[in-house]
Amino acid sequence: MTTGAEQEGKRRGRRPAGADTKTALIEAARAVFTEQGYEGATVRTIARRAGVDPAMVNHWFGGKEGLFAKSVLQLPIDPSTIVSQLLEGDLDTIGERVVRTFLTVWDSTGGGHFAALVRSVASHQLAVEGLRDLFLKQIFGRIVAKVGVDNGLFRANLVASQLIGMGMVRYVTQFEPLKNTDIETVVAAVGPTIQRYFTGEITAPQPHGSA
Amino acid sequence: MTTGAEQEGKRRGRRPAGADTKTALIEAARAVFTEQGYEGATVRTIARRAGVDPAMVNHWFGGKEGLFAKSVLQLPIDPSTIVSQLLEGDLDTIGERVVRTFLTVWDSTGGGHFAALVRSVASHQLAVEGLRDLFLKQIFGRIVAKVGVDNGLFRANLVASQLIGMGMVRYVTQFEPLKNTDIETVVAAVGPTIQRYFTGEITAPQPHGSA
DNA sequence: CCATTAATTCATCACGTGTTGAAAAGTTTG
DNA sequence: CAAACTTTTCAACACGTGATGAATTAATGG
Repeated sequence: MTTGAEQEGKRRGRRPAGADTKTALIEAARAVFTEQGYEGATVRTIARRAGVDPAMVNHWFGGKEGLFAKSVLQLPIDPSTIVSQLLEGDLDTIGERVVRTFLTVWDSTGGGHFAALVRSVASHQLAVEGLRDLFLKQIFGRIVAKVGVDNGLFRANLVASQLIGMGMVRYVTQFEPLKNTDIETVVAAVGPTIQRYFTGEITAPQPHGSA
Repeated sequence: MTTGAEQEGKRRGRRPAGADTKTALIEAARAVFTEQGYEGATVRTIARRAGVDPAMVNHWFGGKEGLFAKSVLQLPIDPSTIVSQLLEGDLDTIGERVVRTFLTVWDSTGGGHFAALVRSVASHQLAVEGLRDLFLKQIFGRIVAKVGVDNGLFRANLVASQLIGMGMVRYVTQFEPLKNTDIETVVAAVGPTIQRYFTGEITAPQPHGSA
């Protein structure tokens, strides 16, 4: 007890049992990447948080990059499922449903996944394309196509802007009171916006400099 | 071409004339911070881009942090002026005016300032607070206070969410077609959203878990 | 119960970082 | 023109990074 060298947690070799190092590393990585971004997060910090040796990152994931891919870029949703669920209900209430689903999905992990994704956009071009692909092509692009209105891509852009902004404010910058506002309250406030972007009157986009 | 040692651009001592090193560094810094984020950007990269020696960063700005403050955190706007201008017109069209002003201000630097701010949010807690202070307290908070509606802070949050999201999509992830859409077209599409957040009916926020 | 395999730790490597101090060369001042 | 000052380059430092390989210990299988 005097020097602490007798603590058994530091002995060498294989650990007694179970002790799922892989999972512990993924969870610690998600937390640290979320707080620090890709460059700011260090392998040593992640390993310390997970209570294991930094070398385990290489052993299990082949390096920092691999751990990043298996933690942050692993989304908590299946886009196809989400889209077909959203398209089942009435078209007049799709705005509300989209907002409710968006918040439910990202709230389920405490916003960590969303924040991590946005934070990694900073230093990783890979993440930018991931975000674009996820929101535009796989989700809102598909919905707009099914709904069958004009200016589909422009509408998808508008929807993405409001929802990404909502995620920024709720999960990343964490403004009060939106950070802790009940989902249904937000649905009532933002739902009509999304509804209008989907089915309301939207004039066609003009390229720059034709005002 | 063999050794390249004869190029005169590498001579020591004070440069011939003018050669505004400070400005060159600030501009290079803004570009590199925008592309790489705070941690990802290195002093050496910035200096090379500006065509000067890395040591100049310390000489003129006292270090990387100082250069960051003088480039990225130096906003292209004066909040007070903006706010009083926005409050001059009719209250029924404040939504349009806010969107138009937002886009005009950030477009003026090609979106670089906004992207840099968001990118630095990733690794810099300082930038998070800067963003929160700028949008909530200094701009939308003041407007909401002057307008004098209920749930002021909640409304300010909603406005911020839509505009920050617009900036994300237009300047950071650069989705098409929003990236290149004419300002007035965007005003027509998003103006009503902001108008409703300011003066429409918005139910009061409920804390989590009371659905 | 011994040999093999898997999991973990440790010491260390090569490298890139931000920063520093001294030397060199131009500019300004008397 | 010479002294003082300012601007710039260069070499180097101390440090932290991600990664590697050998040593060590537990689990496993015949």
